[in-house]
Amino acid sequence: MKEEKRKLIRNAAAKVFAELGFKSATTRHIARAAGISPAAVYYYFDSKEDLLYQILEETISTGLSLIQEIERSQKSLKEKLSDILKIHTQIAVDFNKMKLLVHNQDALDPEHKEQIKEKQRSYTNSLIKILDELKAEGKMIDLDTKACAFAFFGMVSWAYRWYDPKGEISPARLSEIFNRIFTKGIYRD
Amino acid sequence: MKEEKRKLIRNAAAKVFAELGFKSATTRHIARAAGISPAAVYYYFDSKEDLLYQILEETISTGLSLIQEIERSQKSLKEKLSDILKIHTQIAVDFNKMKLLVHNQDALDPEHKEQIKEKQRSYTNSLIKILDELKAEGKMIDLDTKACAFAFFGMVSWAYRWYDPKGEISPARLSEIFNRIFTKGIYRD
Amino acid sequence: MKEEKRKLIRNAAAKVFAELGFKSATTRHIARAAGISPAAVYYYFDSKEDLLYQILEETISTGLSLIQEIERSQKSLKEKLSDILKIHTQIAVDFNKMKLLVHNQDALDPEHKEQIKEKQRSYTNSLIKILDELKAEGKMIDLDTKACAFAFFGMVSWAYRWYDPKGEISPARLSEIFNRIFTKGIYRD
Amino acid sequence: MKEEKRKLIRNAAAKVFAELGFKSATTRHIARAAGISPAAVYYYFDSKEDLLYQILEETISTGLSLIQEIERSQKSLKEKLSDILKIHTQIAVDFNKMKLLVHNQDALDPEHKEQIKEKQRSYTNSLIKILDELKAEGKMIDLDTKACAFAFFGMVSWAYRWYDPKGEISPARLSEIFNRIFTKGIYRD
DNA sequence: TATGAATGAGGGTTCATTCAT
DNA sequence: TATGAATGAACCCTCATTCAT
Repeated sequence: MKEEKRKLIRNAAAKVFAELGFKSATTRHIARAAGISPAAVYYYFDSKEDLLYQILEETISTGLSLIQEIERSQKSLKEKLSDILKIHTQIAVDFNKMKLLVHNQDALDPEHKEQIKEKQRSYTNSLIKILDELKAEGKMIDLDTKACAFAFFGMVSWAYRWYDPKGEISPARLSEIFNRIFTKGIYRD
Repeated sequence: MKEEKRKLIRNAAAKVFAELGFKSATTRHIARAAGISPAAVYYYFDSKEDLLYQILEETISTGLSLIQEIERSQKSLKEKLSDILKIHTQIAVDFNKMKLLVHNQDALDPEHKEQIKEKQRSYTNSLIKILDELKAEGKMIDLDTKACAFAFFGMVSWAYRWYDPKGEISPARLSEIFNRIFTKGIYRD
Repeated sequence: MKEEKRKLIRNAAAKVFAELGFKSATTRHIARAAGISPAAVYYYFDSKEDLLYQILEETISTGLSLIQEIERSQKSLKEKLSDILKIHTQIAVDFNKMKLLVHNQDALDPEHKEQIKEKQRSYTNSLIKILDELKAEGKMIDLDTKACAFAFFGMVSWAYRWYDPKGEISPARLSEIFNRIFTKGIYRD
Repeated sequence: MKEEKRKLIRNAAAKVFAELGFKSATTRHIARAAGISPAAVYYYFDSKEDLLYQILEETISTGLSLIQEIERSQKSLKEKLSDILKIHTQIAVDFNKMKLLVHNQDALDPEHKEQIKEKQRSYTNSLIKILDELKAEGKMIDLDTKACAFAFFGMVSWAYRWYDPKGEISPARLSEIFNRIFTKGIYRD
């Protein structure tokens, strides 16, 4: 009941925040998008910031779970890498959420910001760790693994600025392209 | 005289915008950073938006000139590509400007926004064109060139989010890493 | 049943009003103090103002009864005066109620306010009348009786601002002090 | 210039606060009373609370100076007492300020509140000290001096609730009455 | 008898912008 | 060339109150 309504409002707000930016999005915008009165927003959330935090928290936590599942799997390193690249591309193609995460993190309260950043660190570290292991096994050329990981994240995270999911390139194909460039770019041979 | 002062204010504003975001940066912030009164800003600029526009316009135009110079040169394709990758990394490492361009473009008036986007299109098209030619010459594997170009731009543009110029990786080395991953990633062989 | 619950809510509200002031005390505060939901308040009372009115009305009516009982008694003038002084001090030492009466009367609707004021006038007139009679009998020095009465009320009503019932001075002693100063202050001899 | 305007606003606000109470008085009320826009209030003061603080601070500081001047004088104890009683009555007859001090102190920020209270403590201690000395010299009957002092302050501070300066009793006469009751009430003989 | 859900009205405050000087 | 003074418009948020259940 209440949680459903909360979800509805979070989704409406996510759209509005993504479109207008956290600062420019007013509680009236959000309320209208959710089909409720501005005051009602405060029945479900403590503040505009709280709303943003919950959206971001949900996004990053969901992503993190997916990544950790891969980490825990029994697959080979190369397969794990491939899975991570695929999953991250899938996640990053949810443009609203991605834009929010990229553009509006600074609007959070310090503690909330730190919490989100901490989870993001876990997330990015997962890829770095895989690369470290690949390097240790001699399967990767000699490049800084952190830089490589972020090269990949940048490549993919940037998609919200130019990629049209309804255009010539299908999401699956996009994922393949990134995967290809990156793995060919760092694997030995 | 006046133009010098304008430049001073633009620089101060660029810093403030990058740090706080366009919306959250107040004219007071800008004025204090520039050592003048808020009212004085309006002697040199029409509005806060005008200030942002001029900063963005200058940034993108400078970058565009550099890229076009490379395009016009007599070097080989592979050399041109290498130059573009190098130049773009250099530009993207000016984090303030980069952050501005990435985060605050939406705050522009529609026409201004379109102007900036047009120049950005020219900018990105330069790389796409080079890739098209490389592909035509059979030097590049069969991937969508637009996607590849943006993969590179993303890789580099993302650096402002994680890279510390004073850390272990020197800017030159960073440029090399990106260059390496990307070219190894797309070149045939 | 209903009247008991009403009383419970009135008491809870009286505490909250006294502590926070009528305007700053929210229906949430009151509801929490009474252990019910804010909406339930409206089952028992018409409005927040109605609640305040009923509290004030009860307080002043109770006080008035006590005073009128003294007036109707067969005691001597001096004894009546002494009784009134004692009773009023006793009443005024209920700080919550006193604070409410002093600070929040202006929050009442005009008619309610007038009703309360009318009863307060009756209350204060009781003392003035006694003083008039004492003066007529030549037992009091020549001072305006209204001013004297209010001098006494002020003396006592002010106690909520400084007096600590758990401190060195017992309530009985406090009453004695006020009584002493006042009677010595106005009696002839 | 600016300080004059500030004073003008303080005075307007004092009236509004006294009439409506701090909480109910809106910045729009204050602005209208001062003949400026609501936003202009914030050009001269940090907040509504700041405005209240400055008013209260000015009031109490002025009063304190007057009292301390008396304390430092070379007059006899009885004369000093008489002067203090007179001065305090004069101050307390400025009803707006008095009402503010009595009703709205709790609206202050904790630190501001403490500052005001501290000055009030100094103020009231002046009278207590005089009474202590009178008692030591055997000129006063055996009553707690603190209680006596507050009896007097109450007597006088209460005037704003009933006294009409344009009525039958002149301010000078009122001062005399209070003085008479109190001194006759506590002096030996 | 009681409340969860909802809101209209308003309140304090901020800020880009203006303008007389 | 520069600014102190001023403001209209808007924003986030609160709260007494309502009403269906």
